[in-house]
Amino acid sequence: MADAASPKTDSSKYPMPFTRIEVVLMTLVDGNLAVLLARRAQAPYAGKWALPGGVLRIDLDGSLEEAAARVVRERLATDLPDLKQLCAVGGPTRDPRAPWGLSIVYRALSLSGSTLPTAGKRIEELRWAPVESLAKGISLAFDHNTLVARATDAMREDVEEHDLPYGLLPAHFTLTELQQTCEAVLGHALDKSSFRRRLNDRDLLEPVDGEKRGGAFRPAQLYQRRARLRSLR
Amino acid sequence: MADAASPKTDSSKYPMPFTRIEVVLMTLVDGNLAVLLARRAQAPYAGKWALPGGVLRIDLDGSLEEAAARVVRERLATDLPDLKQLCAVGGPTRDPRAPWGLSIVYRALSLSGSTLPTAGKRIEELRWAPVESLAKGISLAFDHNTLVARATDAMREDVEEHDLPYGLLPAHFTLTELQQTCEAVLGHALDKSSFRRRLNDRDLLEPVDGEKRGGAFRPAQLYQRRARLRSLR
DNA sequence: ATAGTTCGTTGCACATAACTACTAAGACTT
DNA sequence: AAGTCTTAGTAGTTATGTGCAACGAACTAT
Repeated sequence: MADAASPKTDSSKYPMPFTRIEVVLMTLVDGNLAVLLARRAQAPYAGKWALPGGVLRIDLDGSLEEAAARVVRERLATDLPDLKQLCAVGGPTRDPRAPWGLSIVYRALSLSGSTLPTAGKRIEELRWAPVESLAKGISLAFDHNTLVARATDAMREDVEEHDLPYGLLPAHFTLTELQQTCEAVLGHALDKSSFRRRLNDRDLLEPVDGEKRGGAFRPAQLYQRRARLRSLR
Repeated sequence: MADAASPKTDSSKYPMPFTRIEVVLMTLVDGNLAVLLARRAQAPYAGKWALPGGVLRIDLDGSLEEAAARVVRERLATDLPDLKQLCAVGGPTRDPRAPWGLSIVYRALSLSGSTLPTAGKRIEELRWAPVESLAKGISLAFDHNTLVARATDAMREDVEEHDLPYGLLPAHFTLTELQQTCEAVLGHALDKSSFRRRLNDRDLLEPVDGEKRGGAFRPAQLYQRRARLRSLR
């Protein structure tokens, strides 16, 4: 801090940016990482696909996380865990509706194979788009292609660092399901024994005792994430 | 996106947050990672130490990065490279001067052992504080203790991922200097041969040919960072 | 029973890292 | 000029982690 010249008029002295929340909601569709897109009804970029988002409401939101949760709820009529802040972007040409646009971007995860979220208020049409199709080809409104790319990268880095995408899975899952999910996120295959060894060594999971599951053939042990001890801070 | 109900009055329809930039400027002081603090002259938190920062000026700043660069320039009378966005934090109780405060936090690096930056406009007093002393003990204004902790963590993660803190070093440096810098950031010793092998394997550096340097005893080869090929995106 | 499929584990070759020890090069002392 | 002090830089050895392949276990279907 350190600005102190002006008494208490600071908040009204300067015009403030038009501040929004954007959400990169990811899931797996047929084993491919996909993001949720919403079709824009109005200008700018009318008719184009874009990330769902909404204006920051300082009268409603107690924090940025709450704002993101509210946007998801209003737009998609769902509650989603695993919200994670990705980045903030801003500039004078970001949004034609205002002289200076600022967006705080969040990433969220949705259970793989879940149905399309209900279109909430002010949503025209929703659609899952594989991130691959966005990387090369389909162009989104604003800089949303870049944001999706950043979200995808962040997601992969997380998985590589054993910050597993539990949000894509039900609370209880088999190791094979977990592995397939990670493979889908990363975009390449993983070795079974190495994968399991890593999980074991790091105590990331704990078995859900007694329970098993299997449509056919040998049933698999179910696991759940172990409460991660981030310990001190 | 997807809000479209209102024509073009969006930017004036909702009150916007009081948006600031905060800077966690880090350097090494006597081999310890330290952050720059500025003493607050006015309320809130008058007399307390806090991170330097400033209001986002939508009339001056072409982007958040530019805003951070401007804040550093104005407050500290220096230009600094290696600006990196850390996170955004916001909420109604963040800043008593406004109903809702939003801060975009940047991390910057300053050459180790450099003198205290000149106090720029509206700065009372500056001081380097070892991050260790902040982790347990000294309490800063706002949530700045948390921000420093996050910056420190991010810094350590970067170094572990071989994203080396070049900003703390001059353009040309010896491998020993680099290693000592990394050790100071991480807070523990590193093995010399492993460290060098890693650097070599990853082609992170290139020797500055001919040049060497040494106050006494055997001179060491100087190196500089090799332009990192982030290639496609 | 037997075949078929998935689960889960083990053994081993290989790569990568940490740890120890060594040689090399210059400065200073005598 | 020789010795030694200190730091630079390199091996070589041991531990650890990963990738690959194979195997027995568990269950279904026929």
